[in-house]
Amino acid sequence: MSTPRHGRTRKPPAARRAEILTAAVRIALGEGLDRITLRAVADSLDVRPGLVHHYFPAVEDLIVEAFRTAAATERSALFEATGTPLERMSRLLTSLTGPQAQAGHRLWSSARHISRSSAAMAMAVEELEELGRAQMTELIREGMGSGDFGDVDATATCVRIYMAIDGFGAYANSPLPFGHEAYEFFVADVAEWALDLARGTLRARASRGATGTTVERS
Amino acid sequence: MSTPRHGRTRKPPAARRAEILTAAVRIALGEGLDRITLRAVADSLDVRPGLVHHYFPAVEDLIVEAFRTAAATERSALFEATGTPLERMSRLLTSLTGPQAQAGHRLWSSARHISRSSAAMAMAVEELEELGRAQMTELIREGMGSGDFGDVDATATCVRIYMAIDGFGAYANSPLPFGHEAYEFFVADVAEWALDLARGTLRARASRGATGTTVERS
DNA sequence: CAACATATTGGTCACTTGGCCAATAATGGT
DNA sequence: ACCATTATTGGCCAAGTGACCAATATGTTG
Repeated sequence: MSTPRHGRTRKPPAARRAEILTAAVRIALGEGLDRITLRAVADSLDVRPGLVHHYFPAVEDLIVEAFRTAAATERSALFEATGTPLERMSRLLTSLTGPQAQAGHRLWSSARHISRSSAAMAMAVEELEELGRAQMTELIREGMGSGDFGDVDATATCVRIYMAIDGFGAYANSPLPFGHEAYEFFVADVAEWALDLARGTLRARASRGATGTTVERS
Repeated sequence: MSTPRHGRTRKPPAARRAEILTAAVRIALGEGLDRITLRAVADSLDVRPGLVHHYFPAVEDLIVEAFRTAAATERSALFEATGTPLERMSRLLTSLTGPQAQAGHRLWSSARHISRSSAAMAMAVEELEELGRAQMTELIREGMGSGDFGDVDATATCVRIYMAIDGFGAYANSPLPFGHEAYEFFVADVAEWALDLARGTLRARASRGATGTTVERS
């Protein structure tokens, strides 16, 4: 994109670095973390590979940092603190199950795959998991306080919901659409069970709020 | 291994092909499907890369076939048809959750990752998933008939249990040990919920049978 | 035992990857 | 307006990949 010709445009280091990172994130979200390559990033910015190496001497660090920012961005959007705990949980699970979340699941799948050969990536995954658990545990505690959720072990419930999400995400690379409603609502169903909610509480919201925005009033 | 020297030993094509496939499976189970490479396989057999190419002109086919056999072997061992449905389900989930199953989870993780860029692998994954679902659905139906399990939707329950297994397997690449019992018993807990069993029915068996062999008598 | 079919070798080729570096040009400070 | 700093380039290298093939040796067959 932009001018395919070569006149060199010099930018302040911080800006250039951010630009490179953004390009890497874009590739990660669109094609997977393992497609982040010196040349792929350079090409997408119409820049020489050596420049990317100048800012990220080790590609692995760029990949890890791209994952961190991509994952953090996604997650921060999920935990918007508006509405009741039940609304927030519902919104969280709905958007995590929706079709636009597939890219996110693929991202995590990529990251876990890379973790096997990259200690840095393994650490990043671990940290972001822990962060997500902390946020969700907090949400669960709020919901218990407000009476939205049952009286459960917040940590255990959080772990269960996340494992359900991961189980759902395992199919993100599958080209076929889901064949059974048990697939589609697995996360909501498990969450109901783990949160000790009445059957259908989250499922109903999930199918209703599929359009994205929550329309209820408090 | 064997003789590192070069005298060429000529074997019947079928045997050689099987030998190559076995070597590929060994690599897949030990280091991951993506480590299956012409040279890696050749080296492990003390043979030239060209020979592997002679039997598998496209490496991708070797990888897919290695996954098929590895996965099929693992799964067939899981569905041994001895004991009551409850015993069989318990044994299944226990061994699927045990430490020796980590290699299997990594295998599937690899396969799903490769599925994104390989239509053949995606098809293999899909087929083996369907096979596993068929076997488990059958087991669930038997258990419903014998009264071991509650009166549930067999297909939905099967889907839920497999998604729980996949959620559990998502952490197979993580170097850290599990920190919470909700992790360890997630599959058993979900299965109890999905099968409408009394709380703890499978969990108790899981923690007891952790040694591997089932010691009960009928 | 000789001849044949072919399993096996050794080598080549094109391609991609990460990494590195001297030379160059753009920018900001003086 | 000059100059020093350094962002940026173009080019190179080594390693690893899949694919391919002519030549060779091996086991079997007639």
